[in-house]
Amino acid sequence: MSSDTRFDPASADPRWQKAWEEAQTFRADSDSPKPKSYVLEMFPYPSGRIHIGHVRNYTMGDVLARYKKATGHEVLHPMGWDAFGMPAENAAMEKGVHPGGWTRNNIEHMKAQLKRLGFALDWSRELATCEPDYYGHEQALFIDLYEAGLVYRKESEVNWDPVDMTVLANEQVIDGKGWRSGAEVEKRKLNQWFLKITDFAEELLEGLGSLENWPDKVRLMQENWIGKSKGLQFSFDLSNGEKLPVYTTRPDTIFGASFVAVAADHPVAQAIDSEEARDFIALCKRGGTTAAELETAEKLGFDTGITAKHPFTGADLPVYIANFVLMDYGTGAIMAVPGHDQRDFEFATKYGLPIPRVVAPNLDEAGKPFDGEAEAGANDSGAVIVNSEFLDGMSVEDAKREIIRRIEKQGLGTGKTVWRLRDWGVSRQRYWGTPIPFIHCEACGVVPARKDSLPITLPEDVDFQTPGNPLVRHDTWKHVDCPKCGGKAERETDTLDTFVDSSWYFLRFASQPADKPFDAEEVAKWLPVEQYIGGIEHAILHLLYARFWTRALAHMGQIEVKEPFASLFTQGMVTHETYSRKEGGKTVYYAPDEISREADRALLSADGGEVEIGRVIKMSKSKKNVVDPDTIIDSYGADAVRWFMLSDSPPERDLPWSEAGIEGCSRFVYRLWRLFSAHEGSAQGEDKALDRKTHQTVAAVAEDIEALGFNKAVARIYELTGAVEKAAPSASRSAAIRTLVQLVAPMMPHLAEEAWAGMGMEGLVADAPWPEVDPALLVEDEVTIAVQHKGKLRDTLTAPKGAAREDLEAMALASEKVQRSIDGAEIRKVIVVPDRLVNIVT
RNA sequence: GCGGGUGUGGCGGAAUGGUAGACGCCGGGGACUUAAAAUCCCCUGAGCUUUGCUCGUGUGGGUUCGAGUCCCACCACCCGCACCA
Repeated sequence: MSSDTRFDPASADPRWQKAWEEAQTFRADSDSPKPKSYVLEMFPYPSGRIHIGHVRNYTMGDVLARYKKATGHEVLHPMGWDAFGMPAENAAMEKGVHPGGWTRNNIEHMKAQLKRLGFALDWSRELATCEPDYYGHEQALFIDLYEAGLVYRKESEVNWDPVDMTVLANEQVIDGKGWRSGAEVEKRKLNQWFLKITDFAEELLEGLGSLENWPDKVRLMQENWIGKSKGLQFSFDLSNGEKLPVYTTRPDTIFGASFVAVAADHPVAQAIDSEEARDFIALCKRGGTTAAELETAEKLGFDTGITAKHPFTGADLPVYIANFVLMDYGTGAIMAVPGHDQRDFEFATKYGLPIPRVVAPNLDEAGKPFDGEAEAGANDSGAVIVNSEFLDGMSVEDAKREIIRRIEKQGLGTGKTVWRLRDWGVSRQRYWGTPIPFIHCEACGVVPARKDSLPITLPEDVDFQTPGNPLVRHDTWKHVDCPKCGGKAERETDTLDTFVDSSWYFLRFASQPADKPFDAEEVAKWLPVEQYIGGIEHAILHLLYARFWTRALAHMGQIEVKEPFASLFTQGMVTHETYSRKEGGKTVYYAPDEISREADRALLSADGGEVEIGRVIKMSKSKKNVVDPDTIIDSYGADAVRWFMLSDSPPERDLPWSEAGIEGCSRFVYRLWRLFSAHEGSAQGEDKALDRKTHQTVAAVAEDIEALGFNKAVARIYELTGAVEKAAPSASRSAAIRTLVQLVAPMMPHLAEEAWAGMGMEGLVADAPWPEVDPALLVEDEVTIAVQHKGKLRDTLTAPKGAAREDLEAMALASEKVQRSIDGAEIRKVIVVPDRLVNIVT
């Protein structure tokens, strides 16, 4: 192999990509006898261009997929497109293009970008959720769910833009106004489709326990999201003669209730016949619907004049309408205990309501007043109930049980488990989504489409210049005959939430029959996904919905698997510093390619002016701190880009992009190439130390890849590279070079193939088995022992591995440095950790 | 507001409760070269009275022979919050 030829990614990358494609190297064979490994990364939304975050995500999955293949697995590593969504409709409105054309163009472009990175993907299984051969099956599954009783319709609120006459997503509501029109957004009730995810609340919660290979944080987040709580539901008798059911998780504090509050939507609130009440309810309805907005908003209330009778004290408590009470949780009404709930405390303070203490550190402090907000809602562990008649002196837990017992005995209510999880609203009043396969008939009501009429495809002839959902005004599409009575009927014009599309795509990857959503036998072969990789932003919604959908299918007997993703990994974002300067009072941002970066300053290439280097933050278009994968592949080649994605930062943490970093990676690619080029198959002689290093590295890199610790694997490879470079020619060194090629092959596949071929090795390195490790070479026979005195390192000594405690102690005490430190003091204790350290205590 | 996470040199980070800073980047010095690029070698946490000593893992406490790691309290920043994907 000639050493003066430089590795040229521009020619090598496409050459090897073609070779893999022609050999069908990464095609998954479901009939293979090998153990199966399904490696999946969250599929991208085709926004137009691959984002560097995708590159990081798919590179990680790719390394694992290639490693799994090398270790004897039949690997399924597919790719597809989460292709429905709002941006396509926005593009249609802004640029006058069709959402379908825009989306398909984007897919084509992004697919080409992915191919340039040399990912080991089985493109024969590619799918796009916007195609009828995908969403038609989704419609069938939706009807199955309906027939299984898991789909229903109910009224639900949406953000309504009165100017654009359209429903807005939460992200389209900015400070309570429509993002395009600027009009004050209203809340409006629509009849919408829901999936009964709450039927599975208990299962989804318990299932988390089996997901040992999910990050604890994600499991915890889902647990909190599902939010199982045990409490008490009971009714107050109201002064108007009605009963008001309330739910509380703190029945032990019932004697601390000083008022009652209902949500603005609550029937009690709605029934108040006064101008002021209606105005107040309207006030509550303004602004966004998100939890964050509701809970950070100033606490507001309206005294209804109604009172509620306390079931034990008989006191008349005022009933307020309050903007912080949620209609969706519990009964939409609460007993408010300002002494022991932060929100109630704020409210009571504002409206001058009493704040009684019913929990105290001990009985002696029962009279202690609240000295401020800090105490409200504080941790009550170890505390006792006070000022609460028959509950006085009980622990919080005992008091809960006692109150529930008494309330049940008196027939006022019952202990009840309540979930924070709400049913999944899947209706979207938009064109670019899966049409919900139902028909509204005047005579028969809501009727599912006949399965043989699927797919119900989206009409192509739509325009987006008129506000609102084009499906609603598309007469030929909308008007159909009722599948039941044959009479006049209309199609449902809502489409499905795109989270539905991503709730089963992993099943469709496993098998793609034309006549059904999936083949149960094929699904059984591949599922669950062995390793799923994606962003932490999906920790709750997508991952919970996919788990639910899988369980619902299992519940209906369509599949066996209950949890779709055996292991989950959530990767960090790619970040970049920002460049900006003030121009005419405004902050103007500049893109990295407009900047020349020096050691501690950055200059604008255009005019040489200095710009401010801002914090390292998530790449975003508005801050212009983005880098384009195509550009960097052009400059450095796919392998350097892939190597950068794996280096330095642990994969779950953010990775700061830097020009210097990618250049370092690029240099390493060429450095390896020089080393590989120097490979001499005929070299003789043994180099035991190098053999040991090589085998240790193989074992460590394998371990690191399996744990997705790519940054650590990278560091090991650097170390081995340095060691091989320094070693004199020998058979061991030649073997080490061949091994190194294989170690980097999952990460830098193009370079590895080029080197593999250059060394005259058979076949593709992508098909080669992972190098074997000789366990005998993993053990060192000498170890370095740290000697501490007073907990600080004083000396190190070399000892044979497994040396006796007494020997180590003697060696440590013999050290001159140690003796100087001890300085004649009395030795009280010597701690010896074999093969590790000796600690002398004086 | 609620829930979750993160915090170690100039920077990214490494470290089963056992030698803090592996590995990479930046920077400094040197070799090679007419010169440059590339490459190679050495140095690179801070301070000091420099054979060595002291300090040092966001802050303050604690447990331990020994704490970046475990416990308690706090601070800062980041992410999610149900119609963004």
